[in-house]
Amino acid sequence: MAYDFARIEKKWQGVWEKEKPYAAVTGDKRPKFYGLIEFPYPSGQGLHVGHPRPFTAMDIVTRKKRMQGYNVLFPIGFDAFGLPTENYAIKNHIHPAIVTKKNIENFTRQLKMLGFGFDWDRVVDTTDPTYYKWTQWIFLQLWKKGLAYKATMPVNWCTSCKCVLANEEVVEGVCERCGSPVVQKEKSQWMLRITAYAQRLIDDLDDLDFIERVKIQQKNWIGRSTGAEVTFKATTGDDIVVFTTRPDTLFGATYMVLSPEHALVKKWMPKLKNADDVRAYQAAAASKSDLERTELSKEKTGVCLDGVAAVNPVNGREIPIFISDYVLASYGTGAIMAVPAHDDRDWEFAKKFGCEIVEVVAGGEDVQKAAFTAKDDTGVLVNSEFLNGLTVRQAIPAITKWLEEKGIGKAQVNYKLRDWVFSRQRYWGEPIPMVWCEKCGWQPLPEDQLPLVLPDVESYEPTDDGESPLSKMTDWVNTTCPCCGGPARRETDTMPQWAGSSWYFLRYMDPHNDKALASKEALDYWSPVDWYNGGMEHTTLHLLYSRFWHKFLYDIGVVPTREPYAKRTSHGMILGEGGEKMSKSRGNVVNPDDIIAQYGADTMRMYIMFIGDFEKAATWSDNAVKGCKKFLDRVWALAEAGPTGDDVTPEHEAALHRTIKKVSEDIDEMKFNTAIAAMMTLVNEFYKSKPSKGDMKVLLLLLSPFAPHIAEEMWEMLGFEGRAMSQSWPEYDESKTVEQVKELAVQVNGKLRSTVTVPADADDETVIDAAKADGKIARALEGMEIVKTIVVKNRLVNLILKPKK
RNA sequence: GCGGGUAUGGUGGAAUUGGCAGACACGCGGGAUUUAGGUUCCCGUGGGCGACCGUGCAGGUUCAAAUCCUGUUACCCGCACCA
Repeated sequence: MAYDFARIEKKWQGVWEKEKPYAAVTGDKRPKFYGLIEFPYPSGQGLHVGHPRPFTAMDIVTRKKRMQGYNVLFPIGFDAFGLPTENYAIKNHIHPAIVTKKNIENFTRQLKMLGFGFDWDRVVDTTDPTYYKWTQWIFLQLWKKGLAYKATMPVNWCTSCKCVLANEEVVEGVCERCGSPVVQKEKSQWMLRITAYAQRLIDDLDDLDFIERVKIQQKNWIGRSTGAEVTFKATTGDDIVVFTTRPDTLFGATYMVLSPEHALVKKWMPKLKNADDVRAYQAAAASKSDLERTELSKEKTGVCLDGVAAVNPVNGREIPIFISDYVLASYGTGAIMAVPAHDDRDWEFAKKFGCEIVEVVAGGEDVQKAAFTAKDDTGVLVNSEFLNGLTVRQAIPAITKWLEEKGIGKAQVNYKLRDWVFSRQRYWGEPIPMVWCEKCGWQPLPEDQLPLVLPDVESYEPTDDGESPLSKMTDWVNTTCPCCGGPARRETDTMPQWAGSSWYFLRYMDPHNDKALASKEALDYWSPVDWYNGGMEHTTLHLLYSRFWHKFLYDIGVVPTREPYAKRTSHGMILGEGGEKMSKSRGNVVNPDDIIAQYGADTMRMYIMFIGDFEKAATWSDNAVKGCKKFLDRVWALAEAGPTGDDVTPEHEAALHRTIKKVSEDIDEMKFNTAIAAMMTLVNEFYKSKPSKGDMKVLLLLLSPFAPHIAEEMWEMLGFEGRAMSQSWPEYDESKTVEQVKELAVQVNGKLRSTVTVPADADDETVIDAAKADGKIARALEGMEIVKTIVVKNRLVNLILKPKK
């Protein structure tokens, strides 16, 4: 009989609203557990079926922790600043704050319908001035410590809209909205010095319980490389500084390449005989993003600077200088020494432009045919005077020492990580609390003037000069200098969305505090986050940014731990039917509201967990949802049948212990799909042999974190005391989970031939005798002798045979 | 291009981490119940008549490979102003 999920779910959600079973208690004597999910961006489309996957997963984890006696903090909030809301506001002439409020209400309704055990008294909203007051406060601390600074950076500039575009708004080099070409334009921007923390962000990963691919991806993103900085002299007398990881190949440097934006190119322009070509190349490079520049690099492009050359400091040879877009201004010094014999990109470039290829490391193929790039002891230096005969590993320190002695180079560590561009010329973000005074320069807003509230504006459109819409608010912009009291102007750029999400987990600990971002008591009690689950796509930006901010807050004594998150796991995406990404244009988007209306929240929760390996992408299937509904109907029918007997029945005892073990372990390892499969197996057992009330009790406790509404209803229906969710998590007895007899596979020469049943943990001799006694095996043994036997305890026996002579 | 992943029946996925491939579901076939459809309950279900063959593809290591190694193809995530 199908159960009335609509009535049951409404009933229990009402009960939870009143009883507040999910309230976290700061300072409680129970051990604490802080489970965190990435808070959603409240988009106008409402919740996507992708959201409930991580939410349900952590809901299950935290519900189990509560039953195991933990004081659980499982909060929710909204990361509500950002581009889509702003664009919606521009289009519809509605204040983004109103749009945000409406969207948050819709998200809240949907989240409550799914029965998540969030502590609803701790909701945070990044666009609330009482929240972003502290985002601004953290910025001021960064500024005071010299970690926030202004620098000129290239931005995407739409030549028609006359505004700065986000990378996402640039599609194949043109503006997403109007289709006009987009160029790179220099703009003064606020920057955060995350590079100052590069080494610590790598080193401290070692102590964290993050899944390996997250650690690897972060390390590669930070991209530490060791090498040397070498100064080349140009024929003009200028110094050209390069970074290289292969100083040992210095004798093989046959040309140099500067990025098209390199300052020296501008300086040399009047002297260049081919200045027009150079300018044309610079303009072409300006229209490409870094990604396109490196992607298109299959076919290398560049221009040789005619009229200037460089001198290789080790051998005094004059070598040509090129500009090419495969050298990025943002990495290293924006200039390289090119060693075509031992670098693939340089080799390709040299082949195209006819540069000389000089072998300096022997041991590979002919360097005229391919670059030899091994950086270990397989290569030996040649054509390199005092380095000849050394291996690459020996030559690197030798040449580095030589360079240092001559004063033309030094050992250098370089990171791919770049400082964080923190300015946005947009309205819907936190105002940056800085003031520009002609006399005193940039001055921070005094802390007692925070929050610096985002003023209302008439239009949210970016201005023609590329400034934020705030720049038109002259009343707001014109202010007095906090330092000298003279006339001054406010910064009109706002912060990126990453700002609010870099510290939100701290605010959850004490969300209503108006004296500090959170009290010391709350921070000491709840830190660190015990388990943070989120998407892989956030690994290199959000996750790294928030680790950076946290380390900074630790350094200034605000937070008690060096790292924000003790453990990090990651979920896969939910794809639409057919295995494609869900999107409006494909028309394969599944709305959780529809699923809940048709099958109920518990079925939705069960299915999204049963769909497949939590860490991998999974394909939505409407049909498979029904299977989970059927399972809940079957459990319901067992309860409705009115089981009797408070004790566990002997015929189900072993199965119950095994199921408790499997479900307990699987939840800890996020293998929710197999946990549910184990419960299904148990229910199939219950259909073969009727369960007692005591058997059902165990099943309901195991089911409760997954399907809390129906579990609670059946708990009450069977007359158990209190609430299922507040009982102790069931324990299992290991000795009762093991089987008394085992069925072993019998292989002959590695191929399965039969099976035998023997007592558990039987010794080798017993197993081999049993195998030989088996009819099929006995036949296979005729005329053969056993050369070798392999017994794997409780698993299999493998007999290796050969014909008797 | 660079960095990180993934690939198993008709479908979603299991596989104690080198030890009986396909648990649990969906779908499909058969049966029971039902006036009928649906629901529910039972049984069967990788391929091949068979010796056997089967975990993207090609090799290798091993008594034994979905799992380890080498090469290769396809797809997914990220690439710094989307969140």
